[in-house]
Amino acid sequence: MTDAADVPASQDPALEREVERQCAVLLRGVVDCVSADDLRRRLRVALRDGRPLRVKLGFDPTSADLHLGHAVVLRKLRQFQDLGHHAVFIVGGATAMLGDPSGKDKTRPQLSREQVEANARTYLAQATKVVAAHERQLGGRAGELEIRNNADWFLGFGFADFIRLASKMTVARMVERDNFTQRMKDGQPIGIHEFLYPLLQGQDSVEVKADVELGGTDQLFNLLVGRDLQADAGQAPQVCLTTRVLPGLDGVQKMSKSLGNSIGLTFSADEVFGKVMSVPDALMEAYYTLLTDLDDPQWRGLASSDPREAKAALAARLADWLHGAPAGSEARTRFDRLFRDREVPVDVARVVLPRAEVPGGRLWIAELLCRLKFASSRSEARRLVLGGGVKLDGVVVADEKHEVVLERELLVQAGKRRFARVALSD
RNA sequence: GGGGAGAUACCCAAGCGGUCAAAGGGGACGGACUGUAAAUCCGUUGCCACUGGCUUCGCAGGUUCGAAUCCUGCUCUCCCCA
Repeated sequence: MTDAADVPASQDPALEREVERQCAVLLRGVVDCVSADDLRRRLRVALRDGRPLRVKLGFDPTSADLHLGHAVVLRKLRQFQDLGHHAVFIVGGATAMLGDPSGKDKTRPQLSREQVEANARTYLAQATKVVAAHERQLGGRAGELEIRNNADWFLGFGFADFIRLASKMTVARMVERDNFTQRMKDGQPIGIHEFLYPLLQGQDSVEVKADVELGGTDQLFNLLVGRDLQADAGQAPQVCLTTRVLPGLDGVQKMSKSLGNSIGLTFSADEVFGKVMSVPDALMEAYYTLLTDLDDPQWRGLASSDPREAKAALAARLADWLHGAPAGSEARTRFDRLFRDREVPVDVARVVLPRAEVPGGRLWIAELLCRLKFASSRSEARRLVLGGGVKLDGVVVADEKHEVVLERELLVQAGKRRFARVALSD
């Protein structure tokens, strides 16, 4: 390893300009950088010697789905790639089974080997929507993606190795972590295994010889542990960069699938567009800063003069980003028709029910709604009807006992956004 | 190891022998308003073709005409002491 600390500021102005240019890009949306000076030194060496930085980012495959919150830090990794650096993407096959306590007010469930493996697959496919998956020629340098699974080294980790690793951390340091202090105060349980998590993540940095590690702000502690372990192993301690956490649709809590306030990377263009439109206005700054490369004045003016337009532009942009160019504007057209003009969508799904299952062509309305998956139980369907949320051929039907007559095709609407055209088979 | 407290519906949280399918809040859903923003207001929020029935209050038994509420055992958690 090159000892970056020994490299003085270069006398080469072109080199210094490039270092500053890269820093400007890399520090956008960044909260903590430990340390910025160190990052500059490393960039200087990387540029001078043509040795790209090894930039580590790890996710535990605890859920099969990534969302825009993950995309923030994935974009950061992508920015490093675009500047010619080397991305090391860690799939936390081993750590997923342990459960990261970061940013959580309770213990995470531990996953089985099978779950982890299944998640890991869908996972990479999603991550590479954001991160460049292949070698790219940019700035005369290759920004590569290296994928590693930490199960590869932890499965060969012996008992003695494990105890030695555990001895590198003190209880006092673990306990002083914000969320542990909070949990103890709240009388919440903390498993001993949760103390081990940061050590394993830190060990990953040693294994892959990371120059930089990325994470959300709730990851700062874990990232810093990596520095200690690297120093202990005789490596130069990694630079730790934390990105701002993206708030979820509720505008308060961080985006998280389990909180149900997320926009998944696999969501359809219509879903992405719609969800973004429902984000509170106050979040536009965060979303534009963290999810686009646009400069401040480019969207800020629009946001103050026409907030809806600013949001729609962002929504279209994000849909394009995840689904390719025309997807955003197409989604917008459909959205405007449905929500602004209050018209029935053009492409309503057609559902054909077997005539044999509908005696006399008549069907109880609650039963119909269940068949269409517009309600999960008949009781729920009845309530929906009673609440005036159901329209048949555009007319509200509030009678819970209504018998639907299916002579010809019928347009069924539940709430504002669920539509179906129902017909009987011949 | 000793002592104390607790486990209630998606979440938080009341209930402490019948009037409890279980207060209140949050969330979610539906409606009004609207820019699927914010704010506000209203309704719904276990299942079942339902003026009735069935299953829910950590798990398993028991007492009682009757239990979320009382008793016993078990599981899990928190606190204090060692």
